[in-house]
Amino acid sequence: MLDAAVLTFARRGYRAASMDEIAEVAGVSKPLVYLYLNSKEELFSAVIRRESAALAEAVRAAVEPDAPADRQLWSGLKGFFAHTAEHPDGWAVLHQQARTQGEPFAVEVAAMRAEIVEFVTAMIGAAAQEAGCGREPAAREVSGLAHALVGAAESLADWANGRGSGAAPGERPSAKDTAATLMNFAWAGLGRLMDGERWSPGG
Amino acid sequence: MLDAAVLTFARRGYRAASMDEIAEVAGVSKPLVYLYLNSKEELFSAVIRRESAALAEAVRAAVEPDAPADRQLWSGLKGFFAHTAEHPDGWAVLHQQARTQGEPFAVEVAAMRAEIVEFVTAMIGAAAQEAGCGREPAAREVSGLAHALVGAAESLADWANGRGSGAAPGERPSAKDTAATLMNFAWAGLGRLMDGERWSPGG
Amino acid sequence: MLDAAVLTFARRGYRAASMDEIAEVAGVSKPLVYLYLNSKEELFSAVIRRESAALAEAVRAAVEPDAPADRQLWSGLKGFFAHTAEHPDGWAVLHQQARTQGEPFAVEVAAMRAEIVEFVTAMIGAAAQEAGCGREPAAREVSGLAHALVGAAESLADWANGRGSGAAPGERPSAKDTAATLMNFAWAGLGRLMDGERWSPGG
Amino acid sequence: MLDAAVLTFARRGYRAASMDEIAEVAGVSKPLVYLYLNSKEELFSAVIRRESAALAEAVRAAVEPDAPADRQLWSGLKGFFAHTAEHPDGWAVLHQQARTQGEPFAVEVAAMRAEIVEFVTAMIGAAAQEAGCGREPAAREVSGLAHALVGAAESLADWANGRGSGAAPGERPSAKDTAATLMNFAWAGLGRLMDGERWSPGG
DNA sequence: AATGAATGAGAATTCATTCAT
DNA sequence: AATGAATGAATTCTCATTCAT
Repeated sequence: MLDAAVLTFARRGYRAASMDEIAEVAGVSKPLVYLYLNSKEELFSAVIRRESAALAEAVRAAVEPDAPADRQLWSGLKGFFAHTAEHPDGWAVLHQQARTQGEPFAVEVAAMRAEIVEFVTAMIGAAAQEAGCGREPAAREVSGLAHALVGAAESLADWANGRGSGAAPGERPSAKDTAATLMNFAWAGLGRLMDGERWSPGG
Repeated sequence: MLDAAVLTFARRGYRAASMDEIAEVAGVSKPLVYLYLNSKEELFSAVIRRESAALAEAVRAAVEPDAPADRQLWSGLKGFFAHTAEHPDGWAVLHQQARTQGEPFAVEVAAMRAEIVEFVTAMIGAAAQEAGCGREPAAREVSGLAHALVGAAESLADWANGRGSGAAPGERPSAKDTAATLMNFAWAGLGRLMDGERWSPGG
Repeated sequence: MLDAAVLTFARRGYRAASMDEIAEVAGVSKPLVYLYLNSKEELFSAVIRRESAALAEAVRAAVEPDAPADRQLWSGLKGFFAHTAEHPDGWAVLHQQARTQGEPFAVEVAAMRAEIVEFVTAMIGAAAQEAGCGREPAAREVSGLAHALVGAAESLADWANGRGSGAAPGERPSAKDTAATLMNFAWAGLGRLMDGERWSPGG
Repeated sequence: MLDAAVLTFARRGYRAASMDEIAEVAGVSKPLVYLYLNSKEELFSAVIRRESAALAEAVRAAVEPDAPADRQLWSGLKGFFAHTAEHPDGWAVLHQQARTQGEPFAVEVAAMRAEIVEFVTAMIGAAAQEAGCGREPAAREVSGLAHALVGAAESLADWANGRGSGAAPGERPSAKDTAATLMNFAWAGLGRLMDGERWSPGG
């Protein structure tokens, strides 16, 4: 029943999805949906919580806990892209619907996102220590980088799912490739930043 | 009249925005809205087109055409962040509403996004040449990088507008700072990539 | 089970009372309610019949059969007010719900009411004879008086139950006081009528 | 449109009356009903206010202001019975529906009823003075009598409208007759009460 | 004798959209 | 050029009622 809701919310959007359609897709009657999940709002919340938890769990399970920081980040990203590729509707609901439907829902995704950002922040921090980099990077700077990295990952997840490119499922990059692209993009740059190199307008 | 629509769509979302409210905000009668823009769908399309064009134009105008690639990218990003910060409602409509309301609209934003991605792709390509880098990078790889960069930019635009951080307008980073953050994050890494350095799982 | 129904109908009204709530209050499952009483309509009917019968019986039992007419009326009224005060929910269902829910139910209460009106009519008639009053009062007139008296009694029953005055249970008049008020109001007037005195517009 | 609502509420009851039916009876579309009266609750309130005001006004207009108390009461009652007979649906809504649908509505009718009770109380008080009766009657006692009289009048109004008797319209007593019945019932008794006579159980 | 699970039919309410003027 | 007045078509949600067990 939640599956039907995920599918429908992903396809139509929160507002445009009607309880009628959700019930029909689920193959049950509308009152039954209301019996188990008491309102559209609660149904959406339940969907968000389930998908959030599933995504967070997938990432957590993918991470190799005792590996060096870069390796941990890499495995986490692989898990992330694998999960979003396997559950495109769930990802669409989280990333495109929940975030844009105002307070009650946005907050719920934000919590999971914060968890992931924190993990990434920790990885970057750990990497800085491992690298014994020249100076301790400012917390605020690390946080900004983590946000940029997570944003890039979210965008690539959409991209890898064919959003925007319209690529047929067969032609889409694997989770591994997508993760590699992002690691290459981000890690090397982070390394340089750690070394104290900065880009400046002057060229 | 389009201004009123932008405001309302941004505040309420496409579905929740009623033609009544749009007309009221515009200070005209509802039939007048229908006279000029024939339906809610067309009105939304018109809004998307206008905001898309404005954003694309802002970026185009900001780019210093004859500068080196990094400088061009930097100026483009500054333009992008400046525009999204100055027109948060327009940006919200493009990034949060249009993309999430299904086929007809998503396609329209995708076009503008493609234009920007193409520009970024060109910049990366040009940088590769300028740097006289070891080997010509694969088109597919460059495209992936461009997408990651654009995704990071979009995410940072929301971030800089207070989305998710809830920062008061006064405390938000300037367009310049945001662009610098992203350039630092991205450019250094790109540079390394150009030099043929790759991150690989082995560590 | 009927008790639960009485309670719920009194609290919520016929339409607003749900079979769910009735079953819950009764502490049984909904299908069981349907097993014994086949529909909401029949359940309500059963409630009306039971409460009607109880009220009629209470009045009947209270009347002192061989006393003079005024004494019989007085004892009947005491019984009436005592019963309505002791069973406010039953009275509310009869007087406020059943009468206002259209044909099938209104008829059922009307039957019991008719019985009471008839008793009152008989009392007035008997009183006329006892008093050996000047002229035999017209049946129609007596009937009108009986209706007025019963109407006043009903109104006072609500009043004595706190309806309209909002008086706390402790401060409410006893059945005896209420009956006395009504007897004083009515009997004296009836007496005069018996004596052939009439009020006339002329003054 | 309010007329249609009065008709439908009287026929079906507040809960059972559907906005669909009201709109159909009114010969307009449902949204139009919502345009003018924003919800079922407000519609019902509007109906109650209109009917309350009409009834109160009818009574007020009928009273002969400078006549002696009994005559004022008599003319008021005639006005009351005439109005309830001419507007049986309005009366049904006030007396049977509004009073039984809980707080928001019951309060609105109660206000009008209080106004009438006050008028009656004043008349009884005035009559007591005019009659120069032995002792000043207690305010509380007068109030009780007024309530009984108003209750009787309400009951007779239903009765005269065929409620309970099922009398065909042609056979129903005129407003004048009904008022006379009540005056005879009440006034004579009041007179005796004023004279200090009391009924007592002893006989 | 009793119920957990399920639904058909309708309820109030809203909204994009159109005339007649 | 502009609008007040009106509506068809949904949408969310509830409830009396029934099976299968």
